[in-house]
Amino acid sequence: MERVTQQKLAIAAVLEAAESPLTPPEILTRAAKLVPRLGVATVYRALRSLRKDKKIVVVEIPGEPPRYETATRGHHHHFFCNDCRKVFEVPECPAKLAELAPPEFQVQDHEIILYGKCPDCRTRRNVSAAD
Amino acid sequence: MERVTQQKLAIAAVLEAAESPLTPPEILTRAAKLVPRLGVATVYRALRSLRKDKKIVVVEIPGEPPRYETATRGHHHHFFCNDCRKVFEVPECPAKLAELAPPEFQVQDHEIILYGKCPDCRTRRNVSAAD
DNA sequence: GTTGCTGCAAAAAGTTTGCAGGACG
DNA sequence: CGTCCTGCAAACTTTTTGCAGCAAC
Repeated sequence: MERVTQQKLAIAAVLEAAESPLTPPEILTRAAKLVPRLGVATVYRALRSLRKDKKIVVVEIPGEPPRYETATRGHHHHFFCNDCRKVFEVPECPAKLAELAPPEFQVQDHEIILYGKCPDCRTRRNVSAAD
Repeated sequence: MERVTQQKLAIAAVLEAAESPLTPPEILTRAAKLVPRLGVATVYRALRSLRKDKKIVVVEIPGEPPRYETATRGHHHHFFCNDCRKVFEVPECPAKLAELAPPEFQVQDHEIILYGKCPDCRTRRNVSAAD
């Protein structure tokens, strides 16, 4: 039913190669190098299709546009740098999160976002302020 | 500088009285009962102003429109019911969250969202399935 | 009496949809 | 070769902005 097209392959490849989650415009720009006449609509349609197949996941940071990343990296969370506004992966995951909710609630999943300064931005600040 | 207007008062009152975070259209509908000729633009402008004053906070659940709630409830997190799509408060907050990130990262804040079934939806399911 | 705030409408920004032609199987 | 997918443009949705009049201080 679902066809394997150059566009979907290109978009999946772009996300696979990405160092961090990408926004639709970023995906369009990068994938257009592989499929020149690529349009926005196709990007959105491909993202929906890939998401339905559980090949990618959405990363939503409050106040930020939705970003997409491959599902091949497994369960993890994200760190958002308040300075450079980049998204980083956080591999750790606390086990007891479900206990946060009152017992009448049935917890099936969770999402954690950490905010702060990434190593680069922290160093930059330290260097200019300290030495 | 910032003026105290009927519109802002009405919107703040609506959020104060709300049982859960509200979307801009919901806020407009409720506040319009207090200030009849209220428009969307004013709601958005008031929300930005109240947010700047730290009187309210945004609650963003992936795939859901932004919601707003009063800041008077202090630090807490949210539970999103996958069935009825309502948002609930979670008072607990794990202390050691900052340790999740690699040590080079400076964690300043965090956000947790739990997903699952709220008591009502869980009961409904249990009743029809079990007894 | 100033000047910021409001309501309305128009504009932006982001995402979806309709349609004719092209690529996949 | 049929039909799903694509590219383009138009439609939608959500949020922002411009402007004349009004209300807060």
